[in-house]
Amino acid sequence: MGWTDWTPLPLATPFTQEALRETLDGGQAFRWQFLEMESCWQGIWGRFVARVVLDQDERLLYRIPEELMPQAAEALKNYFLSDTNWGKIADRLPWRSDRELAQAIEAYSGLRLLNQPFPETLLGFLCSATKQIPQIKLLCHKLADSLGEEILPGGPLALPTWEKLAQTSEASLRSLGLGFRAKNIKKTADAIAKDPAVLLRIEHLPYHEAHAALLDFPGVGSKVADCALLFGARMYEAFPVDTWILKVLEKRYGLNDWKKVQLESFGRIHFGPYAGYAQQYLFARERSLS
DNA sequence: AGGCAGGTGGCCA
DNA sequence: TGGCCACCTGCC
Repeated sequence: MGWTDWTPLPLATPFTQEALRETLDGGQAFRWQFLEMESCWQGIWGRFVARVVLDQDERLLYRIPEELMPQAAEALKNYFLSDTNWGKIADRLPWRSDRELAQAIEAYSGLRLLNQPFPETLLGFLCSATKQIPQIKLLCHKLADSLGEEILPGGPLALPTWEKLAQTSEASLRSLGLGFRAKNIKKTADAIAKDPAVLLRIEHLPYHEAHAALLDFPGVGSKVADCALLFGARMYEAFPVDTWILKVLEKRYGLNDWKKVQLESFGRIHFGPYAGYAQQYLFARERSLS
């Protein structure tokens, strides 16, 4: 597999090493790994694969298998939303009156939200219930390894499509170590198989309707729905409340005894239309402090 | 060895 | 509505 030369990917908002690591490996995507031999990150999304690294001037460089060019380069720019000015968006968050948020933004300046394919984002987060990030990554790897298609001959494997998952037995899924998540994935796959355009439809619904529609899938609750919409459908008002954010809102915002739905509303109201971006900053900081 | 982990859904008052 | 708990599996 021949790779292109390293090529700059101009970004409206530059990365730092910390922000790049947190973006690729902080839990919004599960298919990036740091290759020690190559000293770079390799990621797989959809039917694409790419390697990226920050050079000494903190410019993002990428290389892609020649066979996937030139489409993959365009797909990579879209995946990173290279034209989006995240610095400007961060400036619109209420950091001036919110010390916690200000500190998180300072610590992870340059953090981005990736633009991932919606179907596989949903799959990743269906694997995530009561799992830590390394375990979720492992499950995704096993799914791709045993059920995914080769992106290039002998090369990396894509995550399985929902169609493929619908053709797979729950027992086969369980054998991958998915545990009780296997049943949810299987049933969700069956539902999608009966209505193949459903995910495309949901992806283009207004946030609240999309969220409600996702709850119909077994294993998809409010948190998983918000993650799928935030990381896979560019719905930045989604504010996933997981155990980490729960801790942040309790300990640092004093919101003890609040219900989960109340905290979700608080997030969207307090942080505004980019609440999910604020969430990602707070999530990163809280995890690093623990 | 037992409890816990980027949750969800079912059951019971 | 609100609280409790089972659910797979691996890791500390």
